[in-house]
Amino acid sequence: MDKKPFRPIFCVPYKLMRKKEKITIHDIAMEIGVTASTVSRALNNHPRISETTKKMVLDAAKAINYKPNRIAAALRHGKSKLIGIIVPTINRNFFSSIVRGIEEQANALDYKVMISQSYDEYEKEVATIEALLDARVDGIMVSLGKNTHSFEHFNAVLQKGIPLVFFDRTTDELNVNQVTINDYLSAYQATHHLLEQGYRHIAHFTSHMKIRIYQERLRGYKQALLDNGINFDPTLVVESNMQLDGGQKSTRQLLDKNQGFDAIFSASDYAIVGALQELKRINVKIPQEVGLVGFSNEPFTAFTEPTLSTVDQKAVSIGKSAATLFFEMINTDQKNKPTVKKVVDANLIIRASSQRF
Amino acid sequence: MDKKPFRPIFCVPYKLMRKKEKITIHDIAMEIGVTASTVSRALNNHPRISETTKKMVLDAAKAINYKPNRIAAALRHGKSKLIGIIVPTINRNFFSSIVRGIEEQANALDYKVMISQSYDEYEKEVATIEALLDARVDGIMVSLGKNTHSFEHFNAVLQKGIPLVFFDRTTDELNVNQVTINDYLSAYQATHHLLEQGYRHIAHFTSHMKIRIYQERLRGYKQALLDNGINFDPTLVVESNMQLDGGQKSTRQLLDKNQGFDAIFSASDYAIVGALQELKRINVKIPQEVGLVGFSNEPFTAFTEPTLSTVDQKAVSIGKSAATLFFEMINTDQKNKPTVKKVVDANLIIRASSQRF
DNA sequence: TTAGCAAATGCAATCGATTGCGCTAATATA
DNA sequence: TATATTAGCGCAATCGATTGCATTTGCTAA
Repeated sequence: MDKKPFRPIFCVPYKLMRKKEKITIHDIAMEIGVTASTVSRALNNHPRISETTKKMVLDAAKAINYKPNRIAAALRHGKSKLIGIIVPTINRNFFSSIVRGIEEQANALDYKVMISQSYDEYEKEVATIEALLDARVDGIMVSLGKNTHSFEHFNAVLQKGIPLVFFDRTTDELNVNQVTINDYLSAYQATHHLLEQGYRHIAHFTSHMKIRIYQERLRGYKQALLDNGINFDPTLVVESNMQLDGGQKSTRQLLDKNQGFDAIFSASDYAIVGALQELKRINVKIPQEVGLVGFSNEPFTAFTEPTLSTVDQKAVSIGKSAATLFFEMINTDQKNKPTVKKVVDANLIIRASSQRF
Repeated sequence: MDKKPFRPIFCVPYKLMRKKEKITIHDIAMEIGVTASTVSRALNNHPRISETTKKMVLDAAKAINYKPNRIAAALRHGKSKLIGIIVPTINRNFFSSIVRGIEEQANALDYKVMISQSYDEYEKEVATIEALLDARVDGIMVSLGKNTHSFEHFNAVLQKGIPLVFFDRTTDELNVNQVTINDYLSAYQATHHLLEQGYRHIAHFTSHMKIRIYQERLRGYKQALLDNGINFDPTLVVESNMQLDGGQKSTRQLLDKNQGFDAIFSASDYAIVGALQELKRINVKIPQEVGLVGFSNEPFTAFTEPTLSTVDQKAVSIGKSAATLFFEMINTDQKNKPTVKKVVDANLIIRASSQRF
């Protein structure tokens, strides 16, 4: 018969005894001869546990490589320490930078982040809200999709008392805490800049008027015209999907209608690139004949020929503000609190596409 | 004394009795007069529960708006139904498309996805792995960061038997299932294309040789030269960070060294844009004097002047393949299974920057 | 010496879902 | 008719951490 391997009788270090089963507070408890309650309290730095015991627990925990099971904790006190983020698409410098800002704050507070994309589809947004609720997130941060014109799906969130924060793409139809940039001011400055450069017939590319940012950008554009004694011409405002092809279409539309225009201020960088392409195609000189300003400071705006003026939205700031606001909600009773609307200032970045002088 | 509020004795519909506390299987059980066990089994379609009961349970669940608590379930069977994804940065069309591919498959199987960015920082990657383990994800999918030259942090994952899949940016130092594109072939085709267009002194922009994709792209480039009777010239290979500035620097480097070159095949779109800018700055004609081909088909490559040839990596395919591979691992015993390495073919997209004829 | 008190820890229930085992009643087989 | 079998469901333990309340121990004050 096989000889059994030598097995010492005396106490074997715990670490060596176990194979690789999961290690719980009970193991720590057994190790140092207390109960799981004490271990739990020690790990949570409960005042009624002696310093001696705490040290023993901490040492033992480290020794046997204990990792808390946050699922068990989540079940117990009903908090998952997860927060859900919904953005139209993460494939945008602006949004991914916001997410980064949020992530950093969240991780510092021991929260994990679940990122979801709505792809600007209403149905996907609804489904995602449901999925996040399903995953029992402790709170949700959203930038609305372009096609979201109904907001009932947020009622479930509100009713459950789950903290909800909107950032950038928000709505006034819902009374929700939010962080946005000063779209009005940025648009005003962009338009004002074009006027300063001597452009007089400035077109504006915009999107769905249901979305606050587009309303605001239009408002800033109009006000800048007004303040400079220029008549607002509604035929110079073109609505599109704000993608590359949308910008191309809008430009052709302006050209076809023989609308005299010498500049375009677009509420999106993608659309302004579309405009740039169309105009170059027919040999319009940028910025001599037509000036262009976009919005978002997407990286590619520095790659085009000529480089594009745009508005930098300070995404990381927005992310941080939104996260700060969010964690205030998490940590304090939200009843009877007024809705908070933070506004972050943006930066106009002047590049070649709008500089005649 | 206060009069107690009127409380009817007769049966009140459950829905109206409760306020808004959480609804559990016990509530369903009480509603239809069975135990929680039965409800649980009914909901999970257990064969030993009669169809009648199942229907009653399902109806009651719907009626009182029951939502399963996946945290409790997770605790019970030790599976969180969460999968972690780590990418260098989500702010890239390629990666966000991959993520989309993964997400779609995951959601279909009732898994949630946690996306994290390593920002190409080794420390952040290590921390993220730990965070995901901490969150008790059921599996992890990773595209390695550029600065990751040590892989011990994956051992914890492997040892716990948690499914791990690498995609795109992988390594051979670890025996892990992976999905990549055919970098070798793509590079070969790109170089071959440049040769066909009559370019003879083709430079190559690359990055850390520790990363498999860069090795492979270099290999493809070399082989194409060889097969066409061109001598490989190591001084034409420049290593950089593969960002815009890296591409600029590499280009200046080639120019300064007075290296005669008439084309560049870059392993990154960002770097090729940098090259484009530098060359245009000194009035080099593209593609007449120098031909350019990038890699990744980032959207902006279609926006530049001239538009850039590049390699489309079919990100969604990669995402889907990776997810498929991953869920095979989740669902089957991985012991004694050989390592799987899937390779997806890519597409060379020929645009203006490399077309002389 | 003893009630009184505080500090330190243990006991046991709890969070919600799952599941092995056991029980009952009905149907089948001998 | 008596025993097997099976369908259908309940009981109670379990996952790991937390926490209100009870208990123990040591010490102080009366």
